[in-house]
Amino acid sequence: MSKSVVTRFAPSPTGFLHIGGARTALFNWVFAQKMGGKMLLRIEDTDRERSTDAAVTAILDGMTWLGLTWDGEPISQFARADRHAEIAHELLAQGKAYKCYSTPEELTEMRERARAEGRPPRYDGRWRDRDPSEALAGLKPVIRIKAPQSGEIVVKDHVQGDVVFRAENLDDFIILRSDGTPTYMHAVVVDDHDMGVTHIIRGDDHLTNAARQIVIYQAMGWDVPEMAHIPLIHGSDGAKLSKRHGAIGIEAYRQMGYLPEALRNYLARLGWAHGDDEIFSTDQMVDWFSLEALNKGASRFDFVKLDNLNGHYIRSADPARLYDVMVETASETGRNSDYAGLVANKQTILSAIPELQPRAKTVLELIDLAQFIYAARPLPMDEKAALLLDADAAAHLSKLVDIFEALNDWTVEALDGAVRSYAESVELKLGKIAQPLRAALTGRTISPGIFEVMTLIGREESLGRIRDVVAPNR
RNA sequence: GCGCCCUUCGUCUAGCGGUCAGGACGCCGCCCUCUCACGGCGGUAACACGGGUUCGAUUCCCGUAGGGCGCACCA
Repeated sequence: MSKSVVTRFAPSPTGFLHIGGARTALFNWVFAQKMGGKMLLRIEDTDRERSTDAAVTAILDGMTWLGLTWDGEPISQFARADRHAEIAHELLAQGKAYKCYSTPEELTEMRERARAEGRPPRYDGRWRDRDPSEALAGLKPVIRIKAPQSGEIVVKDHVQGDVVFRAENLDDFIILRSDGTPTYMHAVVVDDHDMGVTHIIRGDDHLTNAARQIVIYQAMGWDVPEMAHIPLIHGSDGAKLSKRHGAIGIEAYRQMGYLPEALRNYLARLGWAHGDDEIFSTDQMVDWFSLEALNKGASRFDFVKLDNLNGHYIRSADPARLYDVMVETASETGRNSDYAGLVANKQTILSAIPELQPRAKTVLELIDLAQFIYAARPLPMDEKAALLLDADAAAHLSKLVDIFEALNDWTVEALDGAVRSYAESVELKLGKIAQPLRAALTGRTISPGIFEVMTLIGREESLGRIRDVVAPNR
C-alpha cells in the first residue's frame, strides 16, 4: 500500500491568480481528487517587498470561485523561516553547506567576467573550502549548498520524462541569505518535505529549478517527491503571457461572464486530453485524469473556443442560478441600470432566461439580451431597428394594434396566429411584419422569438411600445 | 552566451511503425426559420525542414530552423 497522495499549489502573492496558475491549481486538485489524496495550499510570501494580503485574498477567492478546494489552512512560507534556517544550519553542521563571504559586488564582477569570457555565469565556489577566518571582519555570510561537482542530476518527471542535468552546470547556490532568511529554492524543498508532499505539479518554468532542489533533497537524505512539470500557456499570438499582455486575473474572467465550470473544462483541455472528448464534467475530468496524458508543448489561450464552451454551459445551466450570476455580474461590473432592471423584474427575467440561453456565450451577453425587458419607454432604437420602422411598417403596426387589442388570449399561439393571418391578408411574408414588430418591441433587430417577447413583457407594455413608434407624439 | 524543454489543420488536440492522419473551435455552404442564436448536414485545412534506422515512418535516432523556460542574497 503506497502512502496517500499529497499535492500542493504554491502561488506567490505578488498579484492575482492568473490563468496559468489557475490551471496548475486545477491539475493539482484534479490529481489529488483522483488519487483520493489531498491538495495543500502554500503561500510563497517570502518576498516581503512584493507580497500583499490583497493578493492572497484574490488568489483564495479565485480558487474558491473556480471550485478548487484545498485541505487545511493555507500555509505561509514566510512563517516557517526559522525552520528553513534550522535545516540550512543542519546542512552546515554536516559539512554539506558552507558559509560564503563574497560580497554582492564581487559576485556581480564574477558573473560579468564569466559572461565576457563566454562561460556560464555561475558562482565559482571560492569559499567552498576556505576558512571563515579569511573573511573581512563584520561581513555577514550567506550559506551555500555544496552541489555535486561531477556526475549528473536526473529529474524523473511524469510529463517530461527523465531530464538529465550535468553537475558542472549547477553551482553552489545560496540557501540562506546573509540576513538569515531562506531563498526560494531552499524554502520550497523544506516545506514540500515537511508538508509531506508526494507529487509536485507545477509549471515547466520550474524544470531547471527541480535539479537544484534535488541537490538539497539528496543532501538531507530526503525522498524526492514525484514531479510533473506542465507546459505553460501562451497568449493567443503565441507570445508569453505577461502583465501587459493578457495575463489577467481569474476574477476578470468572472467579470467577463464566464462560468467556472466552462473555465475548468477549457483549462483542462489546454495541455491535456482524454481521446476526442471535448466537453466533460469535473467528475469525468477527475475520473479520466492522468499525469502521463499531459502534453509537453505550450499551448495558446483562445477566447473564441472558451466562448464556445461557455455558451454550452450557459445553455445547460439552471435559469435560477443564471439569474443570480447575472445580478452579481451586473453589480460587480458597475452596470447599475442593468442591475436595477434585473432586480426589479426578477420574475419576468426568470421566465425569459430559457429564451436567452441559446443566444448567449457569456453572462454579459445574457444581460445584454435581457435589456428589452426592463428598457424604459419610449425604447431607444438602434440604427438597424430605426431603419425598419418606415411609413409602411408604421401602417402595419397600427393595424396590428387593433388586432392585438381584440385578442382574447395573449399567448404565443394566439399572437402567432393573429400575425400570420394578418401577413397573409396583406400578402406579405411573416418576416416582413415580424421584423418591424421586433424593432418596435425591443429596439433591436435581433431578439428571442417575437411572440415570446410579447408574452414576456405582457399586453400593456407590448401595446404601449408599438404605439410609441406608430404615433410617437401621442 | 550556457543548460534544459517543445514543434500534427489558423487554434486546442487524437495518434503511441502500416490510418483515406481522427475530433473540437473558427471559417464557408446547405437545411430549419419571424430576426439572431440553438440544432442538423456537408465542406475547407496539418504531420517545420534535412539526414538516418526500417520492407515501411507523423510515430524511433541525429542534426537544422523556429519557439519557450531557466541561469539573482525574486519567487
